[in-house]
Amino acid sequence: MTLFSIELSINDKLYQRDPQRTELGRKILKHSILLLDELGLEHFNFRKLAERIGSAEASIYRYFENKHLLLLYLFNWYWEWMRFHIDMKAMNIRCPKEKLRMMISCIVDTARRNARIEFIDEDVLHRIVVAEGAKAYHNKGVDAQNEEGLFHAYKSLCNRIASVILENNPDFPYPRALASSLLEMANKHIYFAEHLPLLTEASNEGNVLQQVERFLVFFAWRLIFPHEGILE
Amino acid sequence: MTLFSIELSINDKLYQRDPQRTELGRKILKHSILLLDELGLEHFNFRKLAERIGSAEASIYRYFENKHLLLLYLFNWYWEWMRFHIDMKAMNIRCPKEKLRMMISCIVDTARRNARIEFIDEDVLHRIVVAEGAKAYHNKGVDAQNEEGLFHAYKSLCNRIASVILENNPDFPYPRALASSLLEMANKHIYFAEHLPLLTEASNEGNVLQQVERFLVFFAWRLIFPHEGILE
DNA sequence: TCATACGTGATAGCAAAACTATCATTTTTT
DNA sequence: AAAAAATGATAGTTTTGCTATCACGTATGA
Repeated sequence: MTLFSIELSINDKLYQRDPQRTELGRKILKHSILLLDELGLEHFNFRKLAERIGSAEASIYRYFENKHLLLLYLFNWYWEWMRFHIDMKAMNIRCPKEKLRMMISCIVDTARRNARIEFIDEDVLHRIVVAEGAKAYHNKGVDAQNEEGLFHAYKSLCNRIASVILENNPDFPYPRALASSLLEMANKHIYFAEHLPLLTEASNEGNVLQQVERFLVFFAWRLIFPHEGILE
Repeated sequence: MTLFSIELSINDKLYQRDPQRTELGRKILKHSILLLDELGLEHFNFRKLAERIGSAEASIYRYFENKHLLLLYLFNWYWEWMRFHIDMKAMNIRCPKEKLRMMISCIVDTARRNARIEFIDEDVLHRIVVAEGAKAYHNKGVDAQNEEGLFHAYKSLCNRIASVILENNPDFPYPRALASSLLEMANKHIYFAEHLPLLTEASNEGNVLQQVERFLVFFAWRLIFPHEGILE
């Protein structure tokens, strides 16, 4: 078992000082994930984080302007990581249908199957994306942030998925909308299964991720291949 | 043109004092909607609201425990309003397919076609639901709030939609998941069209609502009637 | 009609959150 | 070894979220 480290390239407008390059920076990433998971975004703050890692509030502000940008940094990391993954796997797959199925599997849970990065706990990050993901862009600053390219990774991921949809059916009229919907629905239904189970058929008993994956494949297949039966 | 007033019944755990019953209460509802739309949830607070309506911060706390519960109150109002609507219209429709189409039209924009309530600006409320809707349940308090029935209106709306889906195709395996997805996607894509247009085909030029509606009908039809062509 | 309760507005205040500034010390770079 | 950069410690500011108190007016109902 070899540890290897990857440095994903993240838009440098997200941080003041690159957190991947220093000890303290990596500590901030690692423990912000754990603490966000524990407290939720609204109760999480830099004071508590500083205390947790035995540093000072001001030191954390030297890395991130505020907690929203830190959150956005983590999401960007997640999106880049998913894309990296999808691209890796796509290299060994020729069949477009199989490629699409693989992508859906990655969308539902990139974390599930993979290499560990020393300072990022992927499982926990996945929980945060599921729980708080929508807050990335639901605020008054979206347009300015989008302008600065802070959603580039997400859009580019979405685009990748859309192009595989078109590979499968060049006449499909809503490839980007379907791609973003798959990304969003995956998280919604994982969240619903746990907290508002009446809103989905994926049940909390049994393997939620597997059920959500099955359900997304069903959706995607019916939409993209309208004249075929569902093949499981 | 007659004004008429409707009092929707809202779960009484949402408020301390019923805002629909007093002058000040209705002012709070009216101006919280306007101010939320202006500032967004994170910059909105009771101090600013009190100032806006020429009242005192403490007076507003007598109606709502905090801004999150006020937001939930408004969402509940919206959900009840949409259901009221759907039920009204459904009475005159026998054909299940037509009923489904009507529902999608209501989902995309209940506000568009309707009666005005004196103290609720429905258009603006719709914008708030689109922009902040996901925050209703994305927080650490969901489970407790759900326990208290604060999402009953949403679940019940979802259920109504699911039952019409089943009327159209009794074998459809994911009626509730599709229903919640339609509700969520409607808002997502309206929001995307305005702020992150690469994530959807609905374009900001032209009538966004109409495009989103078309797109949801396309989705729903392909999923529910897999062996038919799309009839527009 | 008088007493009482109630809703409101005004003011005050507190604890926490969201930053910013300063400076001495340590670490890294050259 | 000197210069530059990063950290930790402390302190301070403004805003938010929320509670307490009190005086005033109005509706209630005995």
